[in-house]
Amino acid sequence: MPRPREFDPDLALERAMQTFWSQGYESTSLDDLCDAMALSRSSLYAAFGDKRALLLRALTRYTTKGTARFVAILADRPIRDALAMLFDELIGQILADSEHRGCFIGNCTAELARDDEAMAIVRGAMRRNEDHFRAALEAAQARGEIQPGVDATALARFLFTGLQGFRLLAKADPDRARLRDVARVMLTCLDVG
Amino acid sequence: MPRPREFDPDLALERAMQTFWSQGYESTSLDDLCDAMALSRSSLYAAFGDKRALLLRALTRYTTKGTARFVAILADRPIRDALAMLFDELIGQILADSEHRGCFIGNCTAELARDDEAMAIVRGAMRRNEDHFRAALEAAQARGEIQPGVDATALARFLFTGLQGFRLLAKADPDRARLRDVARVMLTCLDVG
DNA sequence: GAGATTTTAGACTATATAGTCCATAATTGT
DNA sequence: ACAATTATGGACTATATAGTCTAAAATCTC
Repeated sequence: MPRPREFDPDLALERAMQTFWSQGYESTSLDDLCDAMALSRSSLYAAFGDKRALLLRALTRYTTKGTARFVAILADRPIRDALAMLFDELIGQILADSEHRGCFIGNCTAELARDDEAMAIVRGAMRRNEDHFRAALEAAQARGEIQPGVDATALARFLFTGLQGFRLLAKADPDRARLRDVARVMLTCLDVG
Repeated sequence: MPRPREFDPDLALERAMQTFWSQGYESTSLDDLCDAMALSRSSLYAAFGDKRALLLRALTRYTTKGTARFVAILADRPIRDALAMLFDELIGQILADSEHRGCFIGNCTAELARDDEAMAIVRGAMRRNEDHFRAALEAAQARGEIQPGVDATALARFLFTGLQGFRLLAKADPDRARLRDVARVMLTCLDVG
């Protein structure tokens, strides 16, 4: 019956996300979005609502994919290897990103703290990631990789917080030596009884 | 000879800083600034240049005052007491701030990463603060509060990074229990040989 | 008190921006 | 093939915004 869509909504959303991630919310105009998504205004509004709705969907997409990558790295690996891998991968991405985009979640937190819906998505993602850390730490504890007395919840909160700080600092000053120092110290924190 | 200024430039700058801190750069209009600073456009432009120049001065002001507070807390105190005090003060401020403004430096990093001048100010502040941490850690090491083998530079980088993560997370989710967990684990990291 | 000089108030301009709308194109079912 | 239906292009609108400019106000020196 209807005329079919000429574009792939998922690809368009991915491109919108990349644009918001690079430029921030306020600094991204609808023209920027139409260009990046290769869409006319009509198609954009019909498919995604307005600019803010598009941002919320982009943010959700980012958190979903980020958490999935998180889970993949943490699974089936000694916790120290997993964390080392996480930091190595991150450092690689950070140094390769000439745009210094940082973490989209962190960027949204800084820019959109007064947007309750956006922050609800951010908080949800943070809590999920923290939970994955906690689960991984508890599993490691059960395997004897971490001392039994350690408070896995507190350690998970600490690790996730450190990770976000890591990405924020890297955005301002992507210096390999500094990043490696921070990653190294964070890893040693697993040894704290 | 001239007609004297009717306003206090320092107070006006402070108010501009508070406004940028609350709302971010792009979301702050010149009308917002004129209102907050109780200044007409002419006076604002004559005294501070344009909006961006005003932001750079506000950012400089924030970093200067922040670093001074930092130094005051770190001076003449056992390092563990100093860090505990730092976190306690921060948690108090965070929980009292209904606007969730977070750290202005972090906000600027997230929103203005593509502004080289702004980032130069941010990087300078970060490095200075990191240096103060390092100096305090080395002094503590000399006093025997920290084991001699510890790499003070790496630990300082880690602490400052953690602190920024702390403030970013708190902005998104100012939960007392989480903040206390993170602070506690960070403090125990001083014990890592 | 008059002239010189700077500040101030606020009107004004040019532009950018989010969002709307309508005419046309493309497709499917009958 | 034609009607029905949805997608698309892009013009259009209303508004907000950064920055400029002019005239009046306030002060100091002489």
